[in-house]
Amino acid sequence: MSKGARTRSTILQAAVEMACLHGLAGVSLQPLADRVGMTKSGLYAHFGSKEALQLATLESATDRFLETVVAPSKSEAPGLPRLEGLFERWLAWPGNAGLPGQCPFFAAASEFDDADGPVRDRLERTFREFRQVSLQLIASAVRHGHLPQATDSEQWFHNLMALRQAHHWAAGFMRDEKALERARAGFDRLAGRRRVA
Amino acid sequence: MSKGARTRSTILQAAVEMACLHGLAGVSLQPLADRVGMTKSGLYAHFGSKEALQLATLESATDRFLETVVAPSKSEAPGLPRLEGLFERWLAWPGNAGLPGQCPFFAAASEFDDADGPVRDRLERTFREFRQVSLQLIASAVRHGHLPQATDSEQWFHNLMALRQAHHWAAGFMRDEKALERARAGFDRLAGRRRVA
DNA sequence: CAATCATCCGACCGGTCGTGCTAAATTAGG
DNA sequence: CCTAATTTAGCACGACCGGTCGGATGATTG
Repeated sequence: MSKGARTRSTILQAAVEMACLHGLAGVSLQPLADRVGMTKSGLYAHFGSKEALQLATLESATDRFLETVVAPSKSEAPGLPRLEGLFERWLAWPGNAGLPGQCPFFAAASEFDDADGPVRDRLERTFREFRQVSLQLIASAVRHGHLPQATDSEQWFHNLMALRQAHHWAAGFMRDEKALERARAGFDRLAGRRRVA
Repeated sequence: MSKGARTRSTILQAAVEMACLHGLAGVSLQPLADRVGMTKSGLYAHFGSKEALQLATLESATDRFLETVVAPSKSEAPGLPRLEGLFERWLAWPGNAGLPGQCPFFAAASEFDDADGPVRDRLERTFREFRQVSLQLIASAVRHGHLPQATDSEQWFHNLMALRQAHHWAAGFMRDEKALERARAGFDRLAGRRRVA
């Protein structure tokens, strides 16, 4: 690994951290440069534009997300347990990946929902790919008899996404200590094992 | 209504529109001034600071929200119908209030989740007050026998909020045409009348 | 009609943003 | 060890940001 590649990954590490704390649009060059002990133009030698840096940051965050949240599924019992494990890791993944703050994808989604362009496209692709993986796990849980045969996978995923986003909001903005508990209760209800009638 | 009060409300009208389109932080002075045919300093005669303008914008948006979403509840059948009506109006309220774009509160929430201060407090208050109203409607639906006696109102509201936020994301960022349909199916499931087992 | 006062404009401030350029320093290869 | 390529610093630019100020304008009121 050459010096340049090492510096580049150091920069991206810091960029992902800043994206978790202040959003993807909040990754501005001066603070990022300060954080890694460089100057703005030093960064430019590696990325060439703000947009390229944002794309690389998204890419890096996606890699971490996949290895932290999705990859461990392979060693879990198929069906509902695998789905629940995915959800649990999804809820807590920034912390589990050694990142501060909240999930950067949700923050980025609200910052780029009106701004078309490569960054938005890349972010949308991350969501869509995760959706595909999730749909397969849901279908698998149906085949294993853990979910009703008539389950609409896409609707089920939508509800799961809803729970994840509500947790993001409850834990992030509302600072609700019960956010995690609420997310789990929501999952239980979705999975058909309601704690509350 | 004096001249000053009229221009002030003209400014706030435009500010709320911009907040729906580009977020509350996206309401910057120059474009807002251009939009209402004034100069930046003209705005300052009315508000004195950016923060005061943001507060007034939130206040104005909250007023519109209450009269568009909450107020019509009074003339609806108590219990679940009233709750469903609230949810339906909540889903579509920016359009129903003549505003472009998406719900400004969700956008603002992700912009101000780390920035403490009066603006964040005001926004949190809006959420909390709406939550209180909703909890009462949920409790009422339980009393009318439309929801199970053992219903946990707070958990139920959390799930409802989850559906609303997922709709915001699905319709806003993902541009999913089925967003509304998904939100309604989620409500049906929450209300115990599942279309899908 | 005249005096007053709310209202608004134009110019300007310091600061930060993303973006370029050039030159120096560091690194790697023969 | 010397050269060539890579990497970084220094500096400046134009644009935009929120914010300030004196003065022109227009309406209101006595």
